Amino acid sequence: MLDIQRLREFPDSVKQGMLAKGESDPSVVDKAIEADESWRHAVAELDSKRAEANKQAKEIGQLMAQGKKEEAEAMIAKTGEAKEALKSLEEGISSLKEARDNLLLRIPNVPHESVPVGKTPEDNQPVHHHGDADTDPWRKPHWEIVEEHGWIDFKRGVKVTGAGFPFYVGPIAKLQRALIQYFLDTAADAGFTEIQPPFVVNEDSARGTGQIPDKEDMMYVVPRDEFFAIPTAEVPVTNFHRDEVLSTAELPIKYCAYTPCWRREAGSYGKEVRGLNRLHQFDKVELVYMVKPSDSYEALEELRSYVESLIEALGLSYRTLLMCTADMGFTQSKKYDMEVWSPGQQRWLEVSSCSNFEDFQARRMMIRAKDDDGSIELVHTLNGSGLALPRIVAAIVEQYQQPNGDILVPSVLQSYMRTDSLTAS
RNA sequence: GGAGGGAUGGCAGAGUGGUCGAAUGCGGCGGUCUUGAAAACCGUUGAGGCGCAAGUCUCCGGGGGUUCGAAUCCCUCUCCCUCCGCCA
Repeated sequence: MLDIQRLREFPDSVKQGMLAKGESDPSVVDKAIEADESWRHAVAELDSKRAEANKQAKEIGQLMAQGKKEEAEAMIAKTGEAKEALKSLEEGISSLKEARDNLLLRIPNVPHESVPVGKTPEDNQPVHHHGDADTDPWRKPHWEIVEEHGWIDFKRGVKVTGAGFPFYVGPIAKLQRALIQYFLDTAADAGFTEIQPPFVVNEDSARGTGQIPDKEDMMYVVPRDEFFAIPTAEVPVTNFHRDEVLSTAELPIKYCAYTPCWRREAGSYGKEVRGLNRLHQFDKVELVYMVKPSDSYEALEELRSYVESLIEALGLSYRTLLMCTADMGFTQSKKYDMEVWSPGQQRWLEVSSCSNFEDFQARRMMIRAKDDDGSIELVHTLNGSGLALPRIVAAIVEQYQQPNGDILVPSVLQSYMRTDSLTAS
């Protein structure tokens, strides 16, 4: 959610940002400004009416205290119509405010000036490359390898739960556990505080990070208890500080959290969802920052290079893209995607997405920080995956496969795995 | 799951219909004293909305109601505590 003040002062830049993001109708900005205008007028009117009523009530109280009962009764008799007026004003105001906020919620975050303006994924800017995107014809897609070995059981997953809920068996189960531990250990060394959040959240939290009202179809729901299965650790971890005033001195706050993630992914099909490409349940270590507004772009670069170092340590070929305006989400002001190379599929797979939200999330969640001088301002929030497991597993299986069918274990994982290769037994 | 008791400012804790945005203590900040510190003393100290400002409105767990007037009365929800039951 953007600051209404910003809309009032710089409506054109907000509209430009919307157009750049590919929104077709920037008139919502004018509508929001108008709605705000009428809300403020109504509030002013209500406030002065209330001031009057408060004054009368006070006078009545004084008369009663002085024992001037008849005078008080006379005043009370006159309060009737003022009361009616207040009631209708109040009703009007809550619907005006709701209208304003609904409009405001439809306005996306404005892209940062450093974000390339674009219309398609081709306009995303590659900013970093590491390793080869090779084309060796003998390399198989990961799903062939893991099914041959019985390391991932997609069929039984379908039987027990449904498509997109595979079983990981033996070496791959172990590999995933090793990755989680490696990611958490590395994050701890880099100064992140580890958090184990709840895996289901209530409605307020889902609203806080913006999953509802817009994207509720992405989440699995526990109907009886009105919980939502988290689609990412971002939801519980960012909501950790919802409605809080932090101290500026404790910023930056850096959290890492491992959680499973559940996504309904309605409408996905074909090669997009083959193997580990897109699952309904997957594991991820998420990184969340809360920083001073002045530091957020520096923090984004730090987050980006941290995630890059993770992928590099795994010895995987990958690239980093600076996402163009059209390929950014609703809430982001700047975003980098990291994509690993899948030699078996001859395509790039997104494994991390590092974003700065500026104060867009913080405003909706009311996460603020108080400075030594007593001033309070919204924090800036950022997050990034560090990393999402399935596609990393896919890339390891494909990039580390040997002509004889063995999969070598990346050196940083060997101590966790207690082996240097996954072999067909 | 059953019975009872609670929820007030950073914390503790008063307040059962009017002058209460709220006593008091602790903590925080500023000052006096001191070579410095502690102690003592004095002052100050919640958040948010609207407004150029003066000012004004809202907030005592959330929502709704009664009343001219609600922290205070009523309804409801949530959470916490105590006892019983169940339980990895």
